[in-house]
Amino acid sequence: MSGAAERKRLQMADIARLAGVSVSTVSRALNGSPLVNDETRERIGQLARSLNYSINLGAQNLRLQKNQTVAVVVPYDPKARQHISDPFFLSIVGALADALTDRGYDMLLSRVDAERLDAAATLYDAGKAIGLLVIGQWRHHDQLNEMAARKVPLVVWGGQLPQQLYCSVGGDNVAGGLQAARHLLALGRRRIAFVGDARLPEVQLRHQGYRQALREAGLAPDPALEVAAPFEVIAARAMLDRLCAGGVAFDAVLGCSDLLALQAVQAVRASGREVPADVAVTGYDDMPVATYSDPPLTTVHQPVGLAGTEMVDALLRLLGGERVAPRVLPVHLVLRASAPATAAPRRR
Amino acid sequence: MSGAAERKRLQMADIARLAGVSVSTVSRALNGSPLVNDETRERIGQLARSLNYSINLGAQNLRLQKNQTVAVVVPYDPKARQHISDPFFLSIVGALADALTDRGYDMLLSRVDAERLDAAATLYDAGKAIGLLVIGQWRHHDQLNEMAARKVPLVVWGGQLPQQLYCSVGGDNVAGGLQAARHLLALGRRRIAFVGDARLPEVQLRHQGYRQALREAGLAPDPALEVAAPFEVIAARAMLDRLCAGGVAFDAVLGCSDLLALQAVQAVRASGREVPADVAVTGYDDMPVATYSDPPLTTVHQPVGLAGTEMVDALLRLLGGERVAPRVLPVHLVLRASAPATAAPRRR
DNA sequence: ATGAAAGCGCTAACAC
DNA sequence: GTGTTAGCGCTTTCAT
Repeated sequence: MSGAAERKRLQMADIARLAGVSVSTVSRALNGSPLVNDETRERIGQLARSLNYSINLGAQNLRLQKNQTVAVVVPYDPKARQHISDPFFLSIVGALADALTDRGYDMLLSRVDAERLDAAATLYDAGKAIGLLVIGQWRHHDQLNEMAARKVPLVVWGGQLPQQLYCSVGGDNVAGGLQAARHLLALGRRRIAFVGDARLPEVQLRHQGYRQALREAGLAPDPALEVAAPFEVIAARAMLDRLCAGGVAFDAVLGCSDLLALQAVQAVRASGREVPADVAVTGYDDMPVATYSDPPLTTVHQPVGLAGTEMVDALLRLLGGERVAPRVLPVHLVLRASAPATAAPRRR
Repeated sequence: MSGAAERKRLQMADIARLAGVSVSTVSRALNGSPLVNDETRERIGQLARSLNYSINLGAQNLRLQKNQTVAVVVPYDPKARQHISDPFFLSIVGALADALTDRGYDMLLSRVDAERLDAAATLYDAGKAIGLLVIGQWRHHDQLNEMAARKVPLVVWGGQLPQQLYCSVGGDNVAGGLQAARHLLALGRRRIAFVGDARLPEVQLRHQGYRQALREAGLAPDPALEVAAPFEVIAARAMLDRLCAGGVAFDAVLGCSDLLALQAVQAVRASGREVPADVAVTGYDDMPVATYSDPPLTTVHQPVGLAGTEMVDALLRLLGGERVAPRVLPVHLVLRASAPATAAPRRR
C-alpha cells in the first residue's frame, strides 16, 4: 500500500548531505562508532534528532540479517467465526506484550485459523518474525510438531503431551482439574459435571485430573456429565441448557474457563436451582471477572504474568540455540462463594 | 524442545539454482507474472511450496517501498507501572486485530509510556509501521497534535477535542455521561458521584454530559462528589474507600469504566450500604463482566467491534491521501440491576 | 577520521 | 519467455 500519503521519508543520505559528510560517517556516528570525531558525531546526532530522523529498520535488518520481531499467534475458531474474546487469551496477549517490550522485542499479533496452526509458520519463513509464540494447541498438536521438526522457533502455551517436539509452557492442568474436583468432592458433591472440550489438550489434562479425583473418591465417571462445550459462550450456553433440562442429576460443575463457569451458573439458575446450594461451580483461569461475578467464583488460578515471561524466555533460549524443556507452571485453587470452603449439597 | 536456531533461510537464489532458472524468473513465477511460461511457473511453484520457501518480506518491502504493518499503540501509566489490563483496552486491541487481519494488514502491538505518546512516532519514522492506531489520548493531546502536524499517519481512539489536528474515533462521551446521569436522576438520585480522571479527554467529555444532566435537573455540581480515580483498580479503590468514609453523602455513582463501577460497588458494600437501594451505580464500556457481575451493571455500551473497523478504515483512508474527519460513534445505556429501570433511593 | 564501494534479498526495467 | 543489471537504505570492509 503506497498511497499518495507515502511521503518520502528522510534517509541517511539526506542527513549526510545536510551535514556535509558521507553516509558512512552518518552511519558510524548514529551507531556511536569510536572511529568518528566527537565533534562530528555530536553534530550529526543533533541534526538527526532535530529532523526526527530515524533509521530505516527494514534496510538495517536486511543488511544486518537481524530482526527483533516475535509473532504472537492467537488461533480462532473459523466455524464459530470467533474473534479474540476470551479474557484469558487476551490477558496472555497482554502479558506477552509486557514481557517482549521489556526485553526490547517487537510483537506482531496475528490470528490464524485454529485448524491450520501451521499457517503461522509463514510468519517465520517470510522473515516477519524470528519466532512464534502460539496461544493454545487446539486440536493440532501434530501441526505444531511438524513445525518444530522443520525447526521453526516455537513456544506454545498449552499442556505437555507425550511425543512432543515443540516447547510448551502451560499451567499444571492435571493438578488444576484435580484440585477443583477434589474440592467439590470434599463439599459432599458426587455428581460433578465436567464442562470443556476434551479434544483440546489442556482440557484433556484437566479432565484427567477430574477423573483421578473421582477415582480417589471411589466414584465411577458418568459420560452423561461430560459436556464438550467450546470456549465460545453462546454455543456453550446452549449445551449447558441442554444439560440442565436433560434430566441428568448433578450437584456440581467443573468449568474449564471462568466464562464457561458463569454460563453454567446462569443455566443452573434459569432451571430454577441455586448456586452453590444446589449446584456448586468452579471456574478456571481466575480472571478479574471471577472476583466481581455473582457469585464470585471458586476457580483455578493461572499465573498469567509468569506465563508471559516464561514463554518469552523460552523462545529466546531456543533462539540462542539451547534445547528448552517444556515448562509446567504451578496453579492453585482460589476459594470463593460459588464453591465455598463448606457447602454440603442441599437436601431435596 | 528443539534448539538449533541459526540456520540460513532458503532464498530465491536457492530456488533458482534448484529449478535451473534465474532469480528473475523465480520472482516472476512466484508473483504470478503472465510473462513466465505456465509450465515453468508451475514447476517453480511446486518446488517453492515443497521446500516451504516464502519470500523475504523485509527485502521485498525494501525494494517495493511498501509495508503492510500497522502499529497499535497501547499507552501505559509508568507511575502505576500499569500493564495492559483494562478489559476495554484489551477488547479494542482484539477488535483492531480482527479488522486489520481481515484487510490483510499485520499488526504490531506496542506499549508506550502514556507521558510520551510521541515516542510512538518512531515506529513510523523507522518504517516499522505505515501508520499508528493509538488507544486513548491520555493527557497528551498536544503530543498527538504535533505528530499529526509532522504528518505521521495516525488515528486515535478517544474524544473529539477543539483544535484537533489528528483523526480521532471514539464513542459519544458527552451522550454517554448524559444518559447515565439522566438515568440516575430519573431514579430520584440527587447526589451522584462522578468517578474518573477528568484530565483524560474522554472522561472530561463524560463529565460534561454529567454536568449537563445536573443542570437540566436544576442541581448544582459538588466538587466533593468528583473522584479523579485512574483506570487502575487498586488506586481507584483506595479513593473510593475514602469517598465512602468521608462523610460526603451520595446516593449514586457514575463510573467511567465497568471495573471502576465494580470497585465502587465493593467500596459501598464495605461501608455497609447496598447497591442499588442506597447507592445506584452505572458503569461504562459494557464489557462482558457487566453482565456477570454482582449486581449486573447498568452501563454505557461502547461499540467495540465497530470501533475496530472504523479506526482501521480511517487510517487506510488517511494513507490513501484523504482528509478524514473525526468520528463519534453512538453509545447507549444498557439497564441492569445496579441501577434498574426504577429504584428510588431508600429512605434512611 | 572519513569516503568509496560492495552487498543484504528482492523486483523491474531493459536487453536478447 | 528469460536473463542481465541496477538499485531499495543501510553497514562494513578496504582504501586513503
